[in-house]
Order: sequence, then structure tokens, then C-alpha cells
Amino acid sequence: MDQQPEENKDVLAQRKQKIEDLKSRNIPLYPNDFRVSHDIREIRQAVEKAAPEEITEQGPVFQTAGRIVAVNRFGKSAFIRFRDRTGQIQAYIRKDKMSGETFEVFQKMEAGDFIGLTGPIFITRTGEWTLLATDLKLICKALRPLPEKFHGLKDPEKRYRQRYLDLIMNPAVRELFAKRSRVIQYVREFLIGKDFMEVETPMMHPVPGGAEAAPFKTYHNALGMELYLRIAPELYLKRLVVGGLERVFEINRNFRNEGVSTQHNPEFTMLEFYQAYATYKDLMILTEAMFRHVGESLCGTLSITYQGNVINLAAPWRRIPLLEALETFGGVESGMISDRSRLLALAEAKGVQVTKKGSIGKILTKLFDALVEPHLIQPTFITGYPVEVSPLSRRSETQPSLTDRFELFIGGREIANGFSELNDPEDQRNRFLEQVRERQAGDEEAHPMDEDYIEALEYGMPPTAGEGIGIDRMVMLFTDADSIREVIFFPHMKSKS
RNA sequence: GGGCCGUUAACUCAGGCGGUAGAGUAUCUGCCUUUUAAGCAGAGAGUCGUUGGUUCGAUUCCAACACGGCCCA
Repeated sequence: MDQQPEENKDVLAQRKQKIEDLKSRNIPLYPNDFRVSHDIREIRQAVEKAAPEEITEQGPVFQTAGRIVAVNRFGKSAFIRFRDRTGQIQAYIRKDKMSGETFEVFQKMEAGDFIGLTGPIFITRTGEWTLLATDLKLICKALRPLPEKFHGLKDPEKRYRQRYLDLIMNPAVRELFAKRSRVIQYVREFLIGKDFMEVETPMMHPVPGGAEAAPFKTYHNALGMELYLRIAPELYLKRLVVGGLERVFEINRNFRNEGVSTQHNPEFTMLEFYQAYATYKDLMILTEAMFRHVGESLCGTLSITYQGNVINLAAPWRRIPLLEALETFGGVESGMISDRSRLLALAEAKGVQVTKKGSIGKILTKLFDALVEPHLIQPTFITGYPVEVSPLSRRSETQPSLTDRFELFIGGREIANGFSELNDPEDQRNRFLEQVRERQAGDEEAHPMDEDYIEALEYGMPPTAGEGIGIDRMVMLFTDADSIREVIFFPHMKSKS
């Protein structure tokens, strides 16, 4: 009615024009005085109780609010669909049900805006529950339009960089992250049920230990010292075990300064837990029980489908010694295991890149990663890792070149890593010294010396077993996600310049 | 780090063997008071990722770069 001749305007400019119109009518664009009597779920629950013939304009009046996600206009009436955190419902707006001024404000509203609505529920011709608006209020004006309603938002770059749009447009994304939250909740309740105590340890470490990975470096101005974002909480959690906290766990972020891929994000969420007077064998049983608890709570079943493979989480899971797995799946003959040159030849023949200087244990684990891991679709514990790639693990009493350690594989990917902890401070010192030698030989990921940790061990740590579980990978498994970016709200991306 | 693919309107996508571009959705205008991706008619909306090169002329051809995706390492 008050249209000026259209100038050349992009969408943003058109919206700004609309906002100016509303401002000139003294309509608040961002008020905060609308109160809801019911959220959408509560409305549905209230209506459900009523007999069908009672669901009419004469029924109870609700006051609710949400974001408009779709609008169908019919001149003097309109249907809108709007959504809050509990669900979505449609409303019917009729000019003759409200003041003319209110209806005019509505004419300036569109998908993306937040609206407050008042009215009873009735059932439309097509049988859909609908709020008949007797009053409405603009709660928040959206300056930018939502992505297209039918095709949604597909561009992966935009989905990750502007996850809020992904969440608005793609309901499955919201459901996936709800599942993520529940996975963590079930893990937490499982461990607390086993008398574990949840703790938090430093994210900034003077010595980046507990794993073999490149750290991020930072600097504390007041203390005048370099710090590293932690690559693992392990050594601090074990200090707590020394201190008498015999069952601890932490669910928190680790940071590793490496590339990004469908399997790696520079920061990722790790569960680590430590139990005194337990061995790695106890933890395998505990892990089976934990996955059973999460699987049953989340899916109601222990049979899940991951990337086309049906995976059965029912215990007991297969347990295969590393060396046996290398023979079975990797073509490593038993005679080769202590023969560097034959192993290197095999690696070359199979196209596996290994560092020529690497220890036999390193070569073996590289071969394992390339040749065996993809075969381990059903849950499988691989046991008995070489001591030189396990600087924090307790030595096997029967095979001193191996450690009492396992890794868990599901769906062809490493999910967990656990072991009986090395609590002999002298052996620990020697292991660190060996790592330092490897570091000096050029292995930048070799574990650094940590005298402070050795000192803790010198006070005595009870025999303990510990484990780390990659939460993101666990969530990927339970949500059938093919990329870690799908289970992290804001995966790291290069900045756009 | 290497290979392949992609980048065009706010979104989803066409297109162009070189002459500054289209559709649907969204927005605006008109009609429309039970729709379900509503409908009909009209309008506006683009540095065709960036920078160079070739050319009378580049969004199109060439090169480099940026960002993203997949695969490999």
C-alpha cells in the first residue's frame, strides 16, 4: 500500500526496508516481554487429552512462541509453520480474528522471524492440529532470509561454518547432536554407576604428554612460560590415582596439531578413565558393558548399522593378539616379526610408508594400521602391543617385549586404547629416555621426558588400568556418520580471506 | 604433501566451443479466509571464488592462488 518505486535492491536491502517500515510504525523488532504458557510439546500433550470433538475454537487458549519456518499466504489469511526446541506446529492467521494493525504487522513477517502466538487449537480440513491465532506478536525480526525450504542447505562448507543454519534447515542434524549429547550422558552415568569420579585436569601442559602427537604451543605472559594444549589428560589422571582417587574419569577436549580429515579434527573429545586394582583385561569387560549400556539406552538394540555394515555389539568381543592379527590379515609370517629387513620389504611390497629408522614395533603398528585395521568391522580387541610403541604401558610378565595393552576396533576404525599402567618409576624413566632418544633421532611425536610425573610415581601408584575412548568416533558409530565433521558442531576450517 | 571434482542471485541448481547470464525457492506488487513444496500474474535481485594472462572484448579460454569435498600419503 505504501510501496515506493522499487530501486535496485538485494535481499538484504529489501529486508532493511521492511524493518524501516516496522520501525516507522513503532513496532518493537526485538521485544522481550512475551511470555509462553506452553511450549509446542506441552500444547500437543494438552490437546491429546481432549476428546476430538473438544478440539475446537472454543477449547483452551495457549500462548506460545517460536521461529517461523514456512508461510503460506492467502490474502486475508495465512498458514505458518513455526518451531521451538520441543517441536513444530502450524498456526492459522485470519484477518478477522485480530486487530487490523496486528494483521498488518503479520504481513511484514516472514520465514525466519520469531513470533509469539495466542489462541486455541482446532483441526483443519486435512486433519492437522492448528493454532488459531487470536493475537500475535513479532518477537525477533530476521534480517537475513532462511535458505530454501525444499532443498534446504546442502553446501557442506556453509553447513559447517554456519551450523546454526544447518540446525534450522536440517532436522536430522539436530537429532544427531541430540544423540551425541545422550551418548555422553550414558557414558557418564555408566561410569558414575561403577563408582568412578568425574574430574577435570589441566588443558594447558608444561610438558605435552600422555600420547604421541604434535602439540599446539602457547605462552603464558604473567608466568613467562611456554605451555602446550594438552594432547591427552593421561598423566594428570594418573597423578590423581597416586593421590588416592582410585576410579577417575574425564570427558574433555584433546588438541593435536595435525591435519584435518574425515577422521581427524584438531580438537576432539576424549574419555579417559582409570581404575586402580584392575588390569587391561578388566577394562575390556568394562568396555563391552559400557557399549552395551550406551547401545541399549540409545538404540534399544545391540545390533547397529554403520556405513552399510551390521555391527553386533553383544559381548564377548573377539580378542586377537596383534602379532596373530598381522599373520591372519596382514601376511606377516611369524618368522618375520623380529626381522627388520623382511618387514621393511613387506611394507614396501604392500605400499605402506614406514620410516626406515623406525623401530620394529613402529613398523609392525604401521603395517597393522594399513593391512589389518580395515578388516576389523565387528568389535575386536587387539592385544599385546610392542613395548617401544607403548611407553606408558605395563610390560607383559610372560612376554617382556610386549605390553598388557589393547586397542578396540569397530567398523574398521580405532575406537579405544587401554592398558595396565606402568607404575614402576624406574622402568618409566627408562621408557621416557628411550623416547627422548627417538625424538633426538627425528621422531617429533616421541614422548618427552616428564620428571614431575616420574616423581609422582615414586610416591607409589597402585596397580591400575586405564583407557581412552574417542567420543567423536563413538558418536560416529552410533549415528552412522561418515565424517567426524558431522558429529562436531563447528569443525575446524581454514579462514576465508 | 599428491590426485580428481567443485565454487554462477539469500538458498538449490541450469548455462555458456568468448559478445557482462537463467530457472525454482525466498523477497516485493496485485488477486486469493482451511494450506501442506498452495496457485495465478508481474517486478526487483548477480564483481559468474580471487588475481593475472591471451583477446577489440573474459563469467566462458589459459595460469596461479583461495576455500571446500572425496580419495591417496
